[in-house]
This record gives sequence, C-alpha cells and structure tokens, in this order.
Amino acid sequence: MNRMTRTFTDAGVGIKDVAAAASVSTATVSRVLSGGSVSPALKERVEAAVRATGYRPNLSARRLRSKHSRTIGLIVSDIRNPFFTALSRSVEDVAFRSDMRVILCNTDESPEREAMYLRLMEEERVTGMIIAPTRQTADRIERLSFDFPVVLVDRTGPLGTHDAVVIDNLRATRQLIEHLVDLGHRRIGGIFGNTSSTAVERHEGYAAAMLSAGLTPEAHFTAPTIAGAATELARWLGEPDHPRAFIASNGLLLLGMVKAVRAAGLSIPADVTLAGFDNELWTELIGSGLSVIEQPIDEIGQSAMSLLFDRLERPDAPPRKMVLSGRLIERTASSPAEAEAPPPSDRN
Amino acid sequence: MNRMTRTFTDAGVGIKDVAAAASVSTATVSRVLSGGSVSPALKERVEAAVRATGYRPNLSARRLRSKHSRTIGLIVSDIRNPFFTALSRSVEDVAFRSDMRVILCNTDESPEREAMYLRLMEEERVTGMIIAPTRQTADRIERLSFDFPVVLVDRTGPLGTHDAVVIDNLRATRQLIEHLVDLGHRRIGGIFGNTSSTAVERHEGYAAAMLSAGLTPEAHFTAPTIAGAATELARWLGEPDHPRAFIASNGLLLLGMVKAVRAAGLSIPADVTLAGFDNELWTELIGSGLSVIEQPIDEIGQSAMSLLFDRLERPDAPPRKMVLSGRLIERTASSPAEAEAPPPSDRN
DNA sequence: GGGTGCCGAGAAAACGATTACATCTTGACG
DNA sequence: CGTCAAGATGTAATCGTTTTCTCGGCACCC
Repeated sequence: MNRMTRTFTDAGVGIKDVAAAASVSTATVSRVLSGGSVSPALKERVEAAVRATGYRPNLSARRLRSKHSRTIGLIVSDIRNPFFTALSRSVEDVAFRSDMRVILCNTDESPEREAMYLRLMEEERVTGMIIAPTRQTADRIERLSFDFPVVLVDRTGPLGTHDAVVIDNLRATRQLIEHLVDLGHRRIGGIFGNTSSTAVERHEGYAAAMLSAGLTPEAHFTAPTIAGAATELARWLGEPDHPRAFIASNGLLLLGMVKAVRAAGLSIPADVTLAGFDNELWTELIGSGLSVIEQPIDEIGQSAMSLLFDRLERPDAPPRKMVLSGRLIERTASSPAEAEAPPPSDRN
Repeated sequence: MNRMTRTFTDAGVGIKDVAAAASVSTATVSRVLSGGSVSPALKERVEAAVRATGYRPNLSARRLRSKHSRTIGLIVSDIRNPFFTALSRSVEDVAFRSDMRVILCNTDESPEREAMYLRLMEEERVTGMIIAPTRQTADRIERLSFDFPVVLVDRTGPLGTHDAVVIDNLRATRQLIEHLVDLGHRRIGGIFGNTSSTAVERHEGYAAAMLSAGLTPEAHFTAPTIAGAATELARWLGEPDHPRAFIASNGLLLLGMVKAVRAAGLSIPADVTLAGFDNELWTELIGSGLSVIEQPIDEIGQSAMSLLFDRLERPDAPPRKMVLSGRLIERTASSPAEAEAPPPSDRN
C-alpha cells in the first residue's frame, strides 16, 4: 500500500491465489465467477476469498481461453459529427447492458485508416462490427468475408451481403423538397457530401423530387465538412441569380450553410430558407426557416445491435436490411422573436 | 470462401500455421512480427507466409503473454457533451499514432456506473487511464491505488495524488466577469453544474471576481444538462427584477440558457447578455451577446496522454498538475443582422 | 589454432484463465 | 441392499502468443 517504489508491472493476484485462499480448485473459482453449479457453502467461501484478495479476472486470459471477446467494433468517420456521437452513445448503452465492450474507431473518411481498423477488428476477434463505411469501401466490404457478423449503418452498398440499418433517404428528401415547394419555393439548390453513399441517395431523392415537381435540380457536391459547405454556398450566393432555398445532406453541411448565409449578410427566414438532415441541438436556435429531417438515431443504434445479436444466433439467415424513416420537423414560424406559437398550417 | 454454412467460430490460422508454412519455429515468426533480429532470408520467408495465410495475430493471446495491453481507458460523463466529444477524439488520435486502443466509457455522472468502469479498467489491465471523475469519486479516486497510471482531466480532486490536466478556471471565470463588467453590467447571475469539481471552481472564480468588482454574486446550481439550465433560468427570468447578464459553467448549460431566453420571448443582445464556457459551434451562430471561454481541448487530450507516457517511464516522479488556460472570445458586435463586419475593438 | 563471445534459431515454459474429463458423493429406485 | 444417475469437485489440458533458455556456428583475437 505504502510502497516506496511503484512499477506498474505488479504480478497481481490470480485465480490460483483465490483458489488457495478459499481452499478450492481454480475450476471451482471459475465456476463461481461464471455462474456454474457449486454448492452454496463453497460459493460463499470463494466469494469471500475474492473480496479478501481483491481479485480481478484477467480479461485477456478469459478471452483467449473462452474464445469470446465480448467486444463489438464501431467504425465511423468522425465521432465529432453529432450523428455519430449519438449513434455511438446508443450502441454503447446497448453494449453496456449486454456486458460488452465497444471499440470506437474514427476513419476521417480515409480508406487506409479504415483498412487498418478492419484489420484491428480481426485481431481483436470482435464479436461483431458496426460500420458506416466510406463510399470506396462500401462496395469492397460487401465482397469481403469476415469471421464475425457485420452490420452497415447509415451508409450501405449495393449488394446487400451484410445486414444493414438505414433510413429511407429518398422518401425523406422528397418530404423535404415537397415541404419547401409548399412554402412556395421554385428554385431549390442542394449541397451534398461527396464521400458517403448516403449523400448519393439523398441527392437522388432530391433530383427525383425536383423533377416530379417540374423543377430543375441544381446540385453541388463537396467535402462533408462545415468549411466545405460554407465555401461552396458562399460562392453560390455570390452568383447574380441564385436560389433562395437550399438543402444540405447532413448536419455538418447545414451548419456550414448557415454560416455562409450569415457571412453574406443575409438573414435566414427573410432572405434565404434552409433545410436538411439531422435535428441537431443548434438547429432549434435558428428556429424559423430551418426545417430538418430528424433521424431516429437511438433506434438505428439499437437495431444495429439487434441485427448483430440475431446474426450470431443464425449465421445463415438471409441478410436483412432495416429501413427506418426520418421525421420532418417543420420550422416555419413567422418570426424568430415570437417563437413557440405553432403556425396554423403545421400538422405533425 | 464459398462455404454453405458460417459459424463465426472458425479456428482461424495461428502463428503455428505461419511457422509451418515458412518452415521455421513460432519463435521466429513472433520475432519477425515484433521486429526482433532475424536473418533477411527467413524474414522474407515469414512475411510471405503471413501474406499467404492471411494470418492475424490474436491480440488477447499477445496481451496475456506480453503483459502489455496497449489500451488506455477514457472515462467521461457523456460523450454527447461536445467538450468530451472533442476530448475523446483528441485522445484517440494520440493513441492511434502510438498504436494503442482506447476504451471509452460514459458514466452519466453515476458513481455506480463509474465504479463498474473502474473495475473494468483493472480487468482489462489497461496501460493507463484518463478520467473526468464525478465529484463524489474525485476525492475517492485520490485515495485509491491503481496498478496503472491515472490522469485526471477537466475535473480534479484536492489532494493531487495523480497527474492532472485542467484549465485555470478561476482566471477564466474572472476574465468572463471582467468582460461583462466592462460591458457595463452590474448584476450578473450565474448558473453552475452541481456534479463536477470544475463547476465548483468556476463558481468560486465567479464569486471572487464579483466581490472584487464590488458586486453581489447571485448563483444557482443545477443538474449539468440543457433542460436543467433551461428550467432554472426560466424561473429566474420570471422573477420581477432579474439580472440582464448571466454566465454558465459549461456549454450544455449555456445552450439551455439560450433556449430559456428565447422561450421567454427575449432576444439575446438586446434584452439579455450571456457568457460561458466552451466555444461550441453553435455559439458562433448567436454571435453578438454570447462571449465564451474557449478551452484548448486538443491540447488537454494530448497533454493527458503525455503525462500518462511520462508516468509509465518514471512511476515515482512526483505527481504533476498541468494548468492550461482558456481564451476569451469576445462577441459583442452591435447587431446580429449586420454580422461579420469585424467590430473595431475585436481582434481575432 | 584454440579459447571466447556473439548472434541467429529452435525447443519449451509461461501467461491466467476456461473447460473436458475423471472422480467421488449422494439419493432414488428396483 | 445394490445399482445407476446426477451433481459437485478436482486434475490437467488448452487457448495463441511471447520470452527464456539452450545450442550450434562463426568470426575474432592473441
């Protein structure tokens, strides 16, 4: 306790010490710890010994022998994207309740880094993996075979080799466009990320909805960052005859657009209307003129975990793709000052 | 490859298979993989065999034998708090570069959950741990002894048993108050979290700064959540003679306050001035009337990792406490509409 | 030319748990 | 009262690596 020197390499107490302290075999200790059948008397002795010795099982040894890592890997582009923040939290909660660990990996949309993490997942012998792949690997991952179940979230490839949970991007985008058209907009610009299949789908939905409303799509693609969207929209707003309404394919881009609008000296409900994905906390602050599609992030994470667990039980069942739907949050109140009075035309 | 049934329990190829394929001993394979001394010829053979077999080392076995987990534990209250999001990202980046894993744990400010995770850290035999403890465990953790180095971040206890990295909360709060006083405010209310030592320090700084300016502190404590701050401030604003300026002890509270102000039908620069900690993305959107202290989050994470590594090398060196400083970002532009014209007094 | 030291490689022990298998006890049943 | 099944417990093998130890060969030096 009051040693003069610390080494951080202490031997520590092992299961043998506990067994000795309780005068039983290591097998019995193991059985007590993992709920095997032992007589109440011995069980009591062992538990006392565990408390007395301060024994902590060595998870590496346990995993090696039992061949269960009780670990799931979560690979996303950047945890700082609030969508992934919430997703990770949701996944962690389920894992925690199931007594599992989560390894969280940020790829920064870099395929190399992603590949490194895929290798890591194999070396960790994870129980399963949840991944939002970059577009390049989205296809590739479908052809790869892993020794553990894989669930794609948010982004998905064409084949459908693995289980997946996504939202209905086409429908969601259509809702967004129809909402803006209802508001009287005829020209609606779109800014989309250029790294994810999700952005592609949302662009398709956008284009389709515009065309079927008899309008002309005007889309730009950019790096899915705040700065990317900001510069892109700034340029656009600099053009003489630009649209007065824009949509963004995710929350980061949306924020970048808001910044660009402000920087251009324009104000949001009056001069420009925005809409997009992800009901982030700050969007409510803008209020009027910024409608969004809210994604059921908690449900996405929980569903992904469910798919994983199901797959572990039935490895050969056909792959399932869960399609959840986003919810349109209309923010069209007349003026930001007199907020909170629900506008008359606003169902939902 | 095209098996009819998958089991997710395959034997997989082990180091023995690689050794056999290369006609060497497992020791040699191990040495090649971990950079021991082997002749170029054998090295080449082994590397070929690794590629050919698709060998993936089993990290559990490696850790068990080598007694190095190359894992660091990061324990925070909630990753959804942007401060901790950024911190975790910063820590992960350093870890990635050092070829280490991170286990991320959310305690939700619950001491029980925190205790569970502390036990987990021991069972994982982590290389080191970085933790932002709840107030209850902040004291306790200083008396606890771990077999690995511990670095406290953001929050710290009184004793200083472990290394720590924090910001100078007293100075930062004083800056904030002086800034508001410069702006002409005489009554400045404060809302502080009730779970972290950081909030306590910030409250102390607030009280001290107010008194030394000849003003009367008016402080409320609440759960450190958006809703907590929102209800607290709503009540306050309902009082007949309330302050016109408020500070919050973190970003979540600040956002809650903005919401409360909006809900009360007041507007930010005109009716109420706010200020607080954490330069979150959305704060820039409010712009005028919302000055903040920006914390050097990346540096906090990097410093924490440095302290960890140093401690591993010199276990007996006296504990170090790194005190970084926040940076005041003054946002006092005249009106939100005519934004972005840099106000004359505002450098940066 | 014969010790001497070094280096590359293999054999085998060790890491700390789980678990297959053997053994012993006990109770039920014919 | 003997037999057998079931349950409790111990013994020892095992998981897949790293690491220690040993040995053989080779260069070096006097």
